[in-house]
Amino acid sequence: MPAIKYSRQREAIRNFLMTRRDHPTADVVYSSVRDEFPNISLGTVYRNLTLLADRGEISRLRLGDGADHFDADTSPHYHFVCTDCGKVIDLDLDSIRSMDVLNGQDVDGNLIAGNVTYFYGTCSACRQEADS
Amino acid sequence: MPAIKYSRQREAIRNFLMTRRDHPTADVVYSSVRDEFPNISLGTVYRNLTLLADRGEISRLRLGDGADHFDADTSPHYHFVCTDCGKVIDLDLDSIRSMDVLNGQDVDGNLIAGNVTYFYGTCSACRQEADS
DNA sequence: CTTTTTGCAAAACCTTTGCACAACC
DNA sequence: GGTTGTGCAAAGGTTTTGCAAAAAG
Repeated sequence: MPAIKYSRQREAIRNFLMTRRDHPTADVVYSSVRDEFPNISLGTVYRNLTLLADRGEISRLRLGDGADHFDADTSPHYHFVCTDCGKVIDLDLDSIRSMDVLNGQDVDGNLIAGNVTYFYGTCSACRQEADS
Repeated sequence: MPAIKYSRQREAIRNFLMTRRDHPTADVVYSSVRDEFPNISLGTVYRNLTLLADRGEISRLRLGDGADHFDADTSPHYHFVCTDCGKVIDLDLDSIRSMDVLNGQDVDGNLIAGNVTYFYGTCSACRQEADS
């Protein structure tokens, strides 16, 4: 694997992600980092997000809504996706990692390495809006 | 909602899916149904897959690998995705639906309707290949 | 000076859509 | 005959990539 050199753009992307808890898409990262680097290109944003995800510094969330989301919080936690507004919210369900008991197990000859789980439903904001 | 009229193309798509257990993508469905309907268009395949999924006759799997996969087996079961070859395999883990206990619950004001879970790892075929 | 990163633009993918015509009922 | 479905082609949205120039070490 190639060595990694510092880049101001990558640093800005990493820093921006750390300030956010709403799991932005590449496009949102691009728009925001452009305040500091008006000439940054979307390609650079994608390259760096992929690089950071490959190195485990951030995680890439594929929620099946078209665009990937990115999260600087790599600690184990679940995500909740609002089916009304699309918002992605962290869920603190630390006691429930029951799917993980299968990690490392052999099922029908298939070796389970891990799992992906997310929850969906209606977020609190959308529920309040529905009340009115 | 509009009424549904019969179409031979939709029937062929449904029938094809029922013969497969490997969760094909729209493109695979397209290629295969073209044996019977050489002029069928990819747009028609997508329209019908979406229609069938919306009606609950098939399920759409968003595994985050770029293309959606489709499954005529709508009974509750888990999926295993091979990180080597991309194959999608049914997992029979009938006793483990522990995530579902959260369905209907309120977490921080967010109403959980359901969840999506899949497992990943190395499938038996790829493991054997790695042995050689 | 060598290697990595960037910006730009083009391309690659997957999926959706507008429209006129065909099929269905 | 009125409505739904199809084929075609074009467009939409997200992500990747080739290349020459710039930055990093």
